[in-house]
Amino acid sequence: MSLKLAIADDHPIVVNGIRSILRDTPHITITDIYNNGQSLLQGIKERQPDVLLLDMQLPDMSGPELATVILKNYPQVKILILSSTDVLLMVKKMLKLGCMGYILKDSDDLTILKAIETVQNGGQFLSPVLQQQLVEDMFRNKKTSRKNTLLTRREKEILQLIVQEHTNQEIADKLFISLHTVENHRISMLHKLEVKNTAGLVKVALETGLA
Amino acid sequence: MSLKLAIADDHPIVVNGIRSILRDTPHITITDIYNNGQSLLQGIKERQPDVLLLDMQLPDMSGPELATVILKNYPQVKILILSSTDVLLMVKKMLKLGCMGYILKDSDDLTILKAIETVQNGGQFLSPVLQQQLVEDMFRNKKTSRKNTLLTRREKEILQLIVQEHTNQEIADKLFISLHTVENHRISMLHKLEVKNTAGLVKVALETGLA
DNA sequence: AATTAAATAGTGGTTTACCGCTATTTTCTA
DNA sequence: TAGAAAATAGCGGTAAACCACTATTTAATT
Repeated sequence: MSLKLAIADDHPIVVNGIRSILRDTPHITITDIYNNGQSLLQGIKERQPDVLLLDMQLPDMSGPELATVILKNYPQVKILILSSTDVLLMVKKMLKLGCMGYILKDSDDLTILKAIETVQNGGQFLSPVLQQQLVEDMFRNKKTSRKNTLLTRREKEILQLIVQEHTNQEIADKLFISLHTVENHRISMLHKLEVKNTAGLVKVALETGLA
Repeated sequence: MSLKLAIADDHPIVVNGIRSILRDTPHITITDIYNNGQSLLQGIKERQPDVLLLDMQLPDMSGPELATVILKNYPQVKILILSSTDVLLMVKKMLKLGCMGYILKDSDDLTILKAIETVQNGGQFLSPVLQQQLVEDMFRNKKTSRKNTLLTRREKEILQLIVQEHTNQEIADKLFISLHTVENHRISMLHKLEVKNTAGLVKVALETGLA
């Protein structure tokens, strides 16, 4: 049983590259090649591949748009993003949409092959380069410490309860303090963190890991 | 110039393990060994190591507590967490506090050595096992898609503006619709997402990448 | 063409959050 | 041990959010 692979990319050079990579792999067959979003959506109605190699930007539609539609209607199709951009945010978005992998176009042949096979077997694949970036990204967020020391112990405590969707009155009852006190702490945090309302407080709390 | 290494861990077996690993590395000297938080804080006042191997749970104080205090007073000390737990959330927390690395106690000798040296040289180090988990964690968050389709286009639009700390009135003006309409969308989202207030909305938005 | 879902707008009301003050007690720290 | 920072509590008031309805107009889908 051969693996049916479809490619959606408007750069012939990429398509040819993939083709040559797969020259010696008889168990993978390229069944369809699309160079724009419209033809991809049309074609996939009639014939669903096992794995779809999807470019991030086709001339008429974006990767996220296409992935959303395809995964909704044909959830069994495994989408492997083939992109030239390594913006982590975009990577995260596509994976959250349900894509099974994300590789960069400048990956070497073996990596691409490995990715296709991993995804086909129900696995998930992320370019080694991106894995490295993910780790670095984790260290990079060190703005935390500044805001972390900005708030007092009690303020952090109250902030956590705010994130947990409690009202000021509930927080007051829980901590055995007056409603006024909670309000004071809350406003004090609004000033310290330079945000306008609850939304801002929750945002900072989640971003800096205070909650 | 020898690297001064301090170890804070209450398990003699761990300390001995480290000692034996470093037997053949004359450029690393173990200057201090502490088996509880108090003595660590005392000792570090008099003599600061280049790198501190810190256990996550000492008998009297927790890792986060100790790291916070130490990094505040002696920011030049590089803390390398040596933990037996691999809960990603804890890893993230420690790194956000400003620790320079996180390795598991069952790491092999070479990894531990590599970690100490990397950290000393101003680098950051994360156990390979944890790097792998970080990638898996990224894929795991697929709850997104469910909640993603739950909200309508307009609702998502409004949710983003809420996250950006806008009031209902501001949102209404921005979208050229009535204040009532915005309120309706907002309440509709509260029900759909099963949250109680703005805090809940923002939380879901950030968690699922809707904003 | 018919049905559904989404977006729109309203009434009327309650609850909660936000704001600027003052002021006391407690806790930390130099 | 004096001074600072934090936690506590209050007053009076405005703005915003939350809630339960009804109802019309636009898409979208079948």
